Amino acid sequence: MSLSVSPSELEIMKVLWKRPGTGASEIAEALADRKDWNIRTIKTLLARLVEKGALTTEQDGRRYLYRPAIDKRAYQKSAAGQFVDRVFGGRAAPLVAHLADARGLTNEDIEELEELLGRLKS
Amino acid sequence: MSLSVSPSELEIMKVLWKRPGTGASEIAEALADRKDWNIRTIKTLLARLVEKGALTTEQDGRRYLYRPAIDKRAYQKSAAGQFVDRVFGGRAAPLVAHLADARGLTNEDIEELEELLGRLKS
DNA sequence: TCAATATGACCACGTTTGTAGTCAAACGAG
DNA sequence: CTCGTTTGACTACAAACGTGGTCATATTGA
Repeated sequence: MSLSVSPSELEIMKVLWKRPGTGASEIAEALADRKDWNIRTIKTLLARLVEKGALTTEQDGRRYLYRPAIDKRAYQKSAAGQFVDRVFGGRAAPLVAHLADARGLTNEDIEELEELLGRLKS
Repeated sequence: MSLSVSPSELEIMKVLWKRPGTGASEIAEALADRKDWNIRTIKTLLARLVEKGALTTEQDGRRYLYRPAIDKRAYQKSAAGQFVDRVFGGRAAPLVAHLADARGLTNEDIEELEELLGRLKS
């Protein structure tokens, strides 16, 4: 499984992970600053996501409310695994090294990672 | 820039990063175990990569030898940045946490990461 | 009541991607 | 020399994707 969600579709998913049970026009509002998308475009993406089984719908009067059918963390986990396999041959360390180099990890990131490594070693 | 390379195209790039200056049929051999691709398919991917500027060619008799025009590390860095932005809102630590959870880091990974964090802190 | 509007259903259309087929020229085995 | 093979050039074609239009209906503000 781990149905494939395209980059544009992912933008929709992000809104719905934050506010599950939202209608198309509210989603459009939520995206208005980041994405210059026609409401039609958003509705098409919603329809495709429903068709794929990534969203469920609930009738609310004459419109639908949308809700993610897949968990955000599960999606991220699967996407991360696929990405590391595809681009880094499955090795995580070089990926982190690149991130550190490309954009610099925040202190918060570094602390989190140290904490994480500490747990992994035990 | 950072020309987009599709997953299938990336497989070709990987072979050429390992052995730059290779012809189509050798690439096909190198991929034979992993990918069940017709030689035509490989040639199409090569042509697209050349067209995109991701590969350079050098005539060798009546065939071409292909060579990456983009550096592997640069590609990985850019791809990693884009991925983290797209899926993790730019935060690296959650990504690493997911990887650790999803597939378990090897001891080697953990050591490498500790080493890396050590360097970042100084 | 009536026109502007919002909504879902369905359709459109160019681009990218995956996966090959055709063709003609060149080369190599006999 | 002749035929099968290899190669690049060009073509094909369906699915996925990005982006948005049409249409009929339902709603709502004037």
